[in-house]
Amino acid sequence: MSYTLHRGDALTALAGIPDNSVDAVITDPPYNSGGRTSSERTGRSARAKYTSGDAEHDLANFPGENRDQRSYDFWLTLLLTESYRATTESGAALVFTDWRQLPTTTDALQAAGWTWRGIASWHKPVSRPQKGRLKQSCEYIVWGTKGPVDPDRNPVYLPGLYTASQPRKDRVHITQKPVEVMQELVQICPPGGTVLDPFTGSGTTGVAALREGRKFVGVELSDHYADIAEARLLETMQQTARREDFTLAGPEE
Amino acid sequence: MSYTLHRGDALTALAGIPDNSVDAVITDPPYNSGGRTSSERTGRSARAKYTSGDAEHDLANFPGENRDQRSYDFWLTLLLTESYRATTESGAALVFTDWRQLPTTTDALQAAGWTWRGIASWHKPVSRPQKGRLKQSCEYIVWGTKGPVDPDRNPVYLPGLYTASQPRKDRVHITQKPVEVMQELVQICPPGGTVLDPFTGSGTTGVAALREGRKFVGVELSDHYADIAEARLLETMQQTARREDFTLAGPEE
DNA sequence: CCGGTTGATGAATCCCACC
DNA sequence: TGGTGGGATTCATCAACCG
Repeated sequence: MSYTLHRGDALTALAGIPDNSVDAVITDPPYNSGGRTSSERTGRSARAKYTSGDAEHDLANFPGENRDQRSYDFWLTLLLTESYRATTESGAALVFTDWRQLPTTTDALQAAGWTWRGIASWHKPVSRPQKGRLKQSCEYIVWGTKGPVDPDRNPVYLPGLYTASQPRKDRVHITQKPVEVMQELVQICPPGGTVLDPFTGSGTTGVAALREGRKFVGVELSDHYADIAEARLLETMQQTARREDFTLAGPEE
Repeated sequence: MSYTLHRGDALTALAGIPDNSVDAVITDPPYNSGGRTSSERTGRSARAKYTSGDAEHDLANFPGENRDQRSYDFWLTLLLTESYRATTESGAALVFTDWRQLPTTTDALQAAGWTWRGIASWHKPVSRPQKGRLKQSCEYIVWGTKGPVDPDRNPVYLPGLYTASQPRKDRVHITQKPVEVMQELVQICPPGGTVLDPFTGSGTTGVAALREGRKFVGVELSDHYADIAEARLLETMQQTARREDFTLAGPEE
């Protein structure tokens, strides 16, 4: 399997991706959430918004968290429109979101032309309890398809709830997803097909895609994270290549 | 603990409920979902939509599923506005919804004046897998408060994910919720407070409220279900009364 | 290798002091 | 007055550490 990693802005890079060239878009855009006032949301850095006061880890900040609500809607719609163009018929889009942006995300997905098919949940067992409230222990995966679902193209049965903790050690991104969850989600792409992630971050989607025998196309704006993603993708490709050689040659007995 | 059950239309009955007289609104409105076209939604009965073709059970149909989308938005907003009026400061609203109506429900909740606080998930482990798709195994609970949360009024820590199967035997309503889930959710109402459910159905919310030491006010349009709810509520009240007597008197030794 | 203990943490949230 | 930043709060979960 192979990967391509574009460095730069997601919209710009997407424009260069040919029509009907990917089979699934699986991505985790900046949520642009957190903070009650507009200035709190747009002025503070992602790290300031999302890491608790006593956290000792020193993960880098990430860009793209400074839009106001209207502009976020518009931008996400543009992004999903470009992704739609790049996707094959019956291809799927899986977009992570938190509770605040869930309605915006379903709007943007549909405005971009996708047929909204449902919501899956990622349940995080380690989340902060709050007095007098319901805990906010899930993030959500809004998903849709380009046109009809073709059940025979990719006859998989995927769960609607994924339970997994955020990686703790070896974590390199504030909002890093567990690779085991992503390995399940990439199954929505047919084997040998191509997965696109316009917000690659530390590259977990790509690692999962390569491990599961899918090709990967990513885009990352931040040089810091693009370097990390590149290293993780390269390592995964070498590992899977070794495993394939081993399988083809068979173990020595 | 005590209950009141109004028979009739939810909006009409709500108008008769005094201002600031309930501490939490917990309800499961008709989702008006299922069916891709307006005619599919409005033409078929709830029973045809929500039960599989070969289901043997004979659950009665329920009304309130024949609105188009705009009218559903408007109606749900009216309903939540009346509920808001009836609720005390810092009181909470918990509204069940499926994925299709989730954005509508968050819109209506906020339009009615509530402060949207989050989404909790009810996970149904037994749900139908579908080829080429992510399983739709959750329903959602959109929740908010009237004004600020007062953590000291009701110092509970509630989970954000509830896992339970729909009742199978003893099921009397098509969309009946598991009573153990409802018993957790009614904790959002302070002990001794009043829970309002404008769509009582078979009365599960009320049963849970009484069991957990909260008073209950319900509304149900269908006579068939109002009878069932009345019977279940009465039985629960007698059970809890016996338990209280027993506790007060102490067991004979 | 197993079992019990310790300690850190969370795409939070809110209040309050300060500018 | 309005925006900004700092800090207190909270506990189920899980990695790390021991014995």
